[in-house]
This record gives sequence, structure tokens and C-alpha cells, in this order.
Amino acid sequence: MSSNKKNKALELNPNVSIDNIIFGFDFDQLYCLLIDSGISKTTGRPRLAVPGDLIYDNETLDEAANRILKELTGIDNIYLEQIGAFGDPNRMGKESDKEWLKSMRAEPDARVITVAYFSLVKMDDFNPKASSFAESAGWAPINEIHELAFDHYEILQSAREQLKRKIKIQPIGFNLLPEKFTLSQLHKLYESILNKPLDKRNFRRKILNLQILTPLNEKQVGVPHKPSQLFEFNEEKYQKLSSEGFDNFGF
Amino acid sequence: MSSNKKNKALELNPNVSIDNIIFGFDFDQLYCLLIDSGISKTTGRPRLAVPGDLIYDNETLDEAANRILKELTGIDNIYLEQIGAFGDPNRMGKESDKEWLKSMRAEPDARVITVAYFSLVKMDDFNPKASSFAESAGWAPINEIHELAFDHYEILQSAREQLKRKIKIQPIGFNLLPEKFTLSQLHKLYESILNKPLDKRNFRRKILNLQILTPLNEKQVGVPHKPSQLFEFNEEKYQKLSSEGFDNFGF
DNA sequence: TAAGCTGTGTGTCATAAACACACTTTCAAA
DNA sequence: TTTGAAAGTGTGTTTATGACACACAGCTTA
Repeated sequence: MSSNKKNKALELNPNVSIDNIIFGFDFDQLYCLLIDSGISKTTGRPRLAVPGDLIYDNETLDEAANRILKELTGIDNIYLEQIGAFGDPNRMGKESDKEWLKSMRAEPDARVITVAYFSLVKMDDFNPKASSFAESAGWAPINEIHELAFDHYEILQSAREQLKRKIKIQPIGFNLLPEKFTLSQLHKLYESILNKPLDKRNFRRKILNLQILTPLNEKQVGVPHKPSQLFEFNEEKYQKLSSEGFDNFGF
Repeated sequence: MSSNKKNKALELNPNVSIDNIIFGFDFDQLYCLLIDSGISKTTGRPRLAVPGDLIYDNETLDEAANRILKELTGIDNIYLEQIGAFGDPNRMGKESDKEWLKSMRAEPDARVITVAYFSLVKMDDFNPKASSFAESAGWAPINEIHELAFDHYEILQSAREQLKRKIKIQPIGFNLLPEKFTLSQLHKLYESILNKPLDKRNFRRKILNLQILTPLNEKQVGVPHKPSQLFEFNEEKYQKLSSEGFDNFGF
């Protein structure tokens, strides 16, 4: 592989890629950021994939994941967590995948192991239309995704499982919300992630008992109903709780 | 990399390896299987590592992990779970690592991403002395491991965390015990994994309430104290519980 | 300006789970 | 037969959970 030692730092590693499931939330449902690489000649349908790339030989996996995120969305400092490695030798074996690989990769036949990540972004931080590279990128409602390139559908399902598991033991969901949010929005977020209805009063009681929310002297404006109290996530209180061994949200 | 297409199936992929944290339990504490590759010239100390190998281009990651396990211990059908990928470009940067790579690898300078697994074995199934390859392999008490080759120490800590997390939601611990075991042994196992004392009566109550243990008409023999009731794990009952959505051991 | 709509915000009770805690029993060995 | 060592067992208290329904605030519109 590394043919030119001097340039090793700048070389793509043809055997390892990163794929990044980017979750967003619009106060109603969960979304996933997908890349549309055009109509596949073999299927006749748009070829949708999760953003990803081969890694460079001088970057860590986390750095590569962040780079991909940055290149696509222009933002950094995003919540990012590894899901795991996916390495079935046939993971890129579909005809539509081969077609794409031939046109895009220097070594289209190389076996590629991918390391999957998921990240949580505030949806308005990324406006696909504003980003140059991202003309072909867009948010897809998670429940309407049925087919993806490579093994990306499988990876997406793993990501959803991991998010479900994680949200119960750490308040990472706040990464999907703006600074200020209402309890209803948070409630809906948990329902979307856990994919089941949660009792409103019980939810509010539990989340408030955690003492990680600061109520603000502000209310929603411009809503056609009673405006809701706004809260913000209190990182400091959470850190204190965490270090004391707190580890269960218990939804 | 793949120079000879015909033999691709038999080629080692120089960029991706598997490392396998193999846990064992002797009714007293947790152990990890380590390979001793001899005294390092650079440190003067034995170079200890977790079993691992590069992958072949025709095997899945799970298959590779199973192969490594089989080659080393001679047993298969072992509980195996992926931890994740570790890919710091400097993960093999210690002098003692370089020394070893030069003597063992066709491409000692290649960057290698490793996919870590952990597995749970019944300790008497693997007797290091009996195995041919394993002359240099042995069980090390987990709390006495302080330094390992590459990033294996870090991987070990991840494995412990994942095992902790997992034991609370699935009864995988039974893979570390013989068919027949006592509640005290199971109790000690949970304490070892969770690394904290658990109240005996509460533990017994909880584990029995799960209804996944079958009491046998047998007791310990030859112990210098009141002999203990033996139990076995009831896979069938567990499967029923699992499919009904049971997911919390709650220790 | 009243009626209607929409989402907000609140409390109780019964049940279940978590927790803290100490003594008697059984066997082997001395 | 005494001793040591671990097995085995129950209760009361506290805390968390889950089920459940209605009045109110603010906007819209007729």
C-alpha cells in the first residue's frame, strides 16, 4: 500500500473507511443525513449513502470521523461516538456499489473495512442548501429510509440501537436540541429515539428529578397556544451527578 | 496491496488486525489470556500482549476473531462480542512494539487498525500447558495487568467497561462458569465484573426472580462447610424472557 | 368578544423495586 | 465435640415507577 514513504501522511488508506450516521431532530422526528450520488444505472433508483470516506494514514479514527463531518457540514465540535467496525468481505458487493466504486476509488476492488460512527447535530446548524459540497446531501426521516448503499442500512440500524441504549444512561440527547428548549420538545425527542410513547407526567417528573435542567425566565413566543417554559441543559450539574456515579435515566 | 488476485482469498490484509480479550473466571477473580512474546530488548521486561492477528481478505471480522480463538485455545463456539476499532496512528509506536513487528510482520511499517473483541470462556476448557501454540500463553489476573504491548491495555479497559455494561442487561456471565455452579460462585462473578461488593441476599433474590436458573438435585461435595445447592442456566427460559422484551438485570 | 382550538402544566395512588441488615444451619477438619 | 467457614434465609423501610384526567393560558377566527 504505502508506495511513497515521504507522502505517507497524505495518503489515503485503501483498506479502511469511516462512515458517519448523522442524526438530526426537528421537534417531530429523527432524521439522518444522506448523500445522493445520483441515479444508479443498475437499479434505476437514486443511490443513497451515509457520508463517509477512506481514512488518511496520519489521522486517528476519531479525527477522520470529525474531518468527514467538517467537510460536509462545515461545523466541528459535534457529538461523535464510535459504533464499531463492519467488515463483511461482501459489504460492497451490490452491483450499484461496484459501479460507484469504479468511478470513485483508485483501488475499486480493495477490500474495505469501515468504522462506523454516529453523531448528533442541531439540525439548523446544517442547512444542506447553504453548503457547497452538500448539494447532494439532505435530511431523510429515519423511518422512511429503507435501502442504502453498501451495508449502510445495517449500520444505521446499529446506530439507532446504540443511541437508544446510550440515551438511557447519558443525556446525550441534548446535542440534538438547541440551547433553549421546552420539556415537550425533549419529551418528543425521547419518544422518537426510543420509538415508543412515554407518559407525559412521568417523563417530566423523571427528567426534572435529575436536576440537570435549568428553567429560564423565558417562554416560547409566537406559538398559537399557551407558550411553554424554556429550559437549558446544565452541563455543570450533570458533571457533578456523573462523577458521583449516577448512570441511569431509566426510561 | 492485493498483488496477486488469484490468491486474494488467502492473503493477509496488512492494514487490519483483530485483537481478542479473552476473559476467564476461577470462582475468585477475573483473568485475561495473555501471550508472552519474550523479553523485550528495549524494556528488559516480558512483552505481554493480547492474542491477535491480521485478518485474511476473505473472512469476516467475526470469523477472524473466532479463528484466532480457535487457533489459540482449540475451542470454538465461544461467546464473542465486538468492542470496536482502535486506530491511533501511533498505537504501535513503542520501541518494544517496533522491535516485535520487524521480526514478525511482512510489512512492519504498515499502519494497522485493529478491531477488538472480547470473549468469555470457561477457564478449564483452556489449559495453556496442554495447547501446543500456547506454550507462551497464560492467564493473568485482571487486576494485576498494568502494561501491555501496543494499545492493548487501553483495549482491555474498554473490554472491562463493555462487559460491565453488558452483564447488567444480558446474562452473558454464564459463559464464564461451568454447566453447574452455585449461587455464591455466580455472586462472586458479578462482584468481580462490576468491581464492587453486592449484598448477598439481594443478589440471590434478584437472580432467582429472573427465573433463568434451574436448581439441580445436587450439592457441592467435599467442601469444608455447608455444601451449596447447584444450579444450571436455563437457556430456554431466558430466550422466552428475552423475546418478551426483558432487558434489565439491574445490578 | 365569545367560542373554539391547541398544547401546557399539574397530583395521587397503588405497586414494584431497591436497600439495609443478622442469625441459624451444615459440613469437614482438628 | 468443638471450631471454622461458608450457606441459606426474611422483613421493614425507602424510593421509583406507572397509570391515569382535567383545568388553564394564549392564540385564532367568526
